[in-house]
Amino acid sequence: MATRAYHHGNLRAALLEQAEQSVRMQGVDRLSLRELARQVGVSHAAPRRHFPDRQALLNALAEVGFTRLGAELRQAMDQAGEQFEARLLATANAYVRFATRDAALLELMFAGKYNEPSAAVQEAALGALSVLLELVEQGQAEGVLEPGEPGRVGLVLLATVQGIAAVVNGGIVDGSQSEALVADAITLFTSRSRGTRSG
Amino acid sequence: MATRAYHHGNLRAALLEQAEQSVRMQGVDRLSLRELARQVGVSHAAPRRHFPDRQALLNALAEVGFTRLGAELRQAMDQAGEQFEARLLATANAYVRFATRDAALLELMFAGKYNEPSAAVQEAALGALSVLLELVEQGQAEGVLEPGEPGRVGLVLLATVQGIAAVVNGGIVDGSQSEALVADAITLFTSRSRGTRSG
DNA sequence: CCAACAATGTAGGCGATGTCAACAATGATG
DNA sequence: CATCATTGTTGACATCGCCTACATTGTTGG
Repeated sequence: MATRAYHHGNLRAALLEQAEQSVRMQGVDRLSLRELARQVGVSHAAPRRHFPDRQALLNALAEVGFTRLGAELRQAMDQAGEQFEARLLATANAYVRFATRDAALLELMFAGKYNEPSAAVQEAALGALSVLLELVEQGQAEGVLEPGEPGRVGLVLLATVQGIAAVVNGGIVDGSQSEALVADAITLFTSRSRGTRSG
Repeated sequence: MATRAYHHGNLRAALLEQAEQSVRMQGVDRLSLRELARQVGVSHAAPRRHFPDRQALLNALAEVGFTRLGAELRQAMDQAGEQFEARLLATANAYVRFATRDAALLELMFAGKYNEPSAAVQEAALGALSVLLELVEQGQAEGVLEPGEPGRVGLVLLATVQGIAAVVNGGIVDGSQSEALVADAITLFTSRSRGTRSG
């Protein structure tokens, strides 16, 4: 029953899975639709039925990436207990872990600019980043972060972890130092209001 | 004297210049060696004499990018007077300005990971980032930044501005908000020790 | 039950690309 | 001025993304 004569059944999912693996090993630019088709066992034009062009597949890949990133962030946050600092640190580390494990995927997720962002991708991105927002709101409620638009400090937080990922992935610092870097950055975040806090 | 019959004279420089412009307008992946050759007015295989393959050209491009980035950072820092906070803010803004103006070039500079970092590129990167290090050392000397390895807080600084650039370039926030984002982040950096400072 | 139709996969072709090898012209060196 | 390394040129090959025409399958209404 191998190689169902014609219809593959779930070509789209198979392509996405293979594409994700391929991107992880070879980077985005080496991703070839034809090779993907070969690996999955269909003809070279079959992917076209599910992804009108290469960019469409990349967008879909970015979407699943954001979904998974969001899930990992939330899990890390939930598993870290209730104390804000611990949750923040765990979430930030989860972000950097994802970013270094799937560097090419992350690059792809933030690639918008030369390829218009694609509504679906942007929605998935907002979903993933909502975890950071919740975290900021908790921090503000506890007085550990200064009040104000949660979006603004949330963006700084996102930028920080994203930047750490970029620096690590770019080879500027060794990956083994990423946790220390995260710790330094998070310390910067949380130490601000500690002096002015009541308790 | 237009179109010197055979020898172009400085094909390498011409290719790099044209490549930089092309990357700025179309992104890295749309960069074509053949089109580059066409635009410069040489045959399609001529670039091969100066860049053995496409990646070699990209590496050279990343190298000039880091050199220019370093120059812009230093200029911004020097023009901002002597006060630390002002210099830090100006330098951070210069970084983000470069990063948003030449988004594709920056992406290329931090692309190492799937293409081994290339010693020349890494050296150029360290040169550019030395500006940030100097800044951190000044901040520490003035007591505005907490003491410690300048490299560590320098990396956090780099990660922050790099992350802001990524967030802006990724379309997560509008470019018009980048300065506000930088201001927020820098405030976070400098406000820490202000409470414990003597004067 | 089967005819019509949508969905999905195949076969082949087109223009473009990166890379390579063989050749040609130029500049430098003896 | 002969020799030789440097630098461009020409032509080729495999591959790629994308397109069109066609084949097969699954579905659905008469």
